[in-house]
Amino acid sequence: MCQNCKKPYYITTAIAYTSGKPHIGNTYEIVLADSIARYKREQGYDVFFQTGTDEHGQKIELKAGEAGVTPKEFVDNVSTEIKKIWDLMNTSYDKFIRTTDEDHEKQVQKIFKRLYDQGDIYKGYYEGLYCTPCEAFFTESQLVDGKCPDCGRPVQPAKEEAYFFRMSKYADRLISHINEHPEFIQPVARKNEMMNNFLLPGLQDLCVSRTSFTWGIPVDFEPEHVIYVWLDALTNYITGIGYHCEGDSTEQFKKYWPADLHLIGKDIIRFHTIYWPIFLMALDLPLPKQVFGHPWLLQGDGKMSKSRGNVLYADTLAEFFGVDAVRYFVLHEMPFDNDGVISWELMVERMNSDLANILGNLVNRTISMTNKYFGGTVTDTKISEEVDEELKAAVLSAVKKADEKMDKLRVADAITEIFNIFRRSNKYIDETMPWALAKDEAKKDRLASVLYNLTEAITIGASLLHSFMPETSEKILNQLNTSKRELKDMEVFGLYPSGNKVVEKPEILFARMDIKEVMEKVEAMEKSASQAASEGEAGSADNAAGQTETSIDIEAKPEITYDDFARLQFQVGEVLACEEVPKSRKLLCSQVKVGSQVRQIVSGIKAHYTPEQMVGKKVMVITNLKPAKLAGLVSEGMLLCAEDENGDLSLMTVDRDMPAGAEIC
RNA sequence: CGCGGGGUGGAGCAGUCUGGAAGCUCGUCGGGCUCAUAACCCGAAGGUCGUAGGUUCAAAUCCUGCCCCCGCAACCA
Repeated sequence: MCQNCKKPYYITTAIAYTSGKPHIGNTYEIVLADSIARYKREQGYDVFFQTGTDEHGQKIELKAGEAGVTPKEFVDNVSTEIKKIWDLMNTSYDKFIRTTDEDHEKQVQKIFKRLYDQGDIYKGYYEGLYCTPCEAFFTESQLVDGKCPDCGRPVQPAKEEAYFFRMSKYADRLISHINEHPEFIQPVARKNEMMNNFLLPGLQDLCVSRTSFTWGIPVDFEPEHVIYVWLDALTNYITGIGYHCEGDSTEQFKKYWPADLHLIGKDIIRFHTIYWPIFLMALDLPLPKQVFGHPWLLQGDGKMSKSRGNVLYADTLAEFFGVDAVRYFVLHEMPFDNDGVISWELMVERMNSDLANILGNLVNRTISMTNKYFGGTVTDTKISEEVDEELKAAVLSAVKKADEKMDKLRVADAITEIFNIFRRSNKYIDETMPWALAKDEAKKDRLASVLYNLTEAITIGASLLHSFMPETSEKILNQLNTSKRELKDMEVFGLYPSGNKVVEKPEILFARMDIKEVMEKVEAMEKSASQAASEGEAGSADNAAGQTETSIDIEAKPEITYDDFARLQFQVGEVLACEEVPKSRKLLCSQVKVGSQVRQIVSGIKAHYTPEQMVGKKVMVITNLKPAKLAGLVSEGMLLCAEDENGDLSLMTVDRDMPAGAEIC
């Protein structure tokens, strides 16, 4: 098909926020998008696949400050790292946009100006109660006793200038669009959520500028204002392909907009199905055809979090299993609309049973037999039997089913269909028993046909696999000495060229792994990582020689002076009474004797201590902490605890008996 | 009554919108085979589909109450 008659297909991922290295969950999105993009190309679409990084905002400004670099230097680093991982994962994006790209920034400013000029954006005020020392606004309901919930000081009514987008103006149009296009929000369950929670109750105007930080795109006609996140981030989908706000957009834009698919995490569906369409309406542009909010990839043993140091990264996993195995895993383990789970154990299981046993071994045994019986030559002697038809039917129907699944974006199911080809092929080997045929010279032609059918089935399966596991697909096809079968040529069985020769020695595609060995390596790796992290810190590391005491490292805080320390007052407190705070999940309320007074202290330790266990304990209390209100109860101080990487707590108590009120210094 | 997700054989999940014989992968047990990466193929055991009611000829699926788990949020001082 000529390039110009191909139908365009524009797919995007969300742009990744450059506050840190992306974990395996972030990586899932780009791999998912990549497999869809690749499949659409197979189907003959002229695909444009865009991804990139979202690089503005206060959080980045702060992180850069902590790291002692400029925000730009910071995001340059992180963006490069993200791109490296996307490349490592062999993703075939056509454009990697950065919100710090000059042309993006320029267009965002123009868009802002235009929306302002046409009255969609107006200047208003953030109104609320302001706590000057905390530099923060609060609503009436957030206040504690009419005072600042953060510091307890009085607040004053105040307002701050900000620009707002008039969302309400377009709400009705959006509601009818969503109703008329049931496929717009995927999965459908999300549609009702958006309707009932946001659209139908009435849309709030959206604040689209900030003055509290500077790392962002300035409003060109009032540079103290920085354009706030969504107007900046979402517009990447149009600026990346050459949208020009005033006048002529590029040919590319005209060709690819509206996007066919925005692939995003389920957490940002709201922004993509409400604010983004409304921005587009205001710009008089057509809306994207579909927004798909994919589920999350969670880690098996609890939540993935950086502070716990148990985050899985794509590059680490790829080192262990290889890129394609990781791609297979994230794609296959994600059901359509439920969160998926990842763990080392599950990875190893999939690796062994699906990749090594079913696929790798099938290729291996087929090639081995071809060499053993026919010196590597595959010949279609067309001696067919009943079972052959079953194999062919299974293969051809899998092709069709996989295609149907892909149309519905059910990538995991499509992969399952492809693997059914390999499963069926293994079964076919048992049914035909080539080794038995080989013993009978008269059945040599039948044997040739059996191996031909296997080779053909694998060729089709491997070709289909290309969108999901590109390298593996190529490796298999190379070993079979053939090239990728086009999707349109998969309606018939038997196109593998008869007389072709496969490689002499099959290469192992996926080696089986031993879960114990893997876990040992993982532990060793984690240990060396934490050692590397603690290097440079004053070390009384191994005091008890040879003891493998487990230890954890936490992020170091800046050095303080003795005077800083001396401002804190710690005392021994005796818990006289303790009860659970009703309706709270985590809180216990203790009456603690400190010297001659009894203080009420509320602590988030319900999960770790029962009230009975608390009573009678002599604990370490910080006593000059400003009182605060928790769940409606005043807390006058804080009980100090040690916390491990699992979030388990242990109260600090005194080693020898000390009277309540004794100073800890 | 904060918001949301979930509870289906030992493990991980599909099926729930659009009621109609409880399915997949792994594991376990038994068998087969020997071309292959101790792999592959066949068979079996194992589930009152969280629980109590309701609607229906028929409920994992629709309705109601309750219990438990997990995110987020609040209250991790």
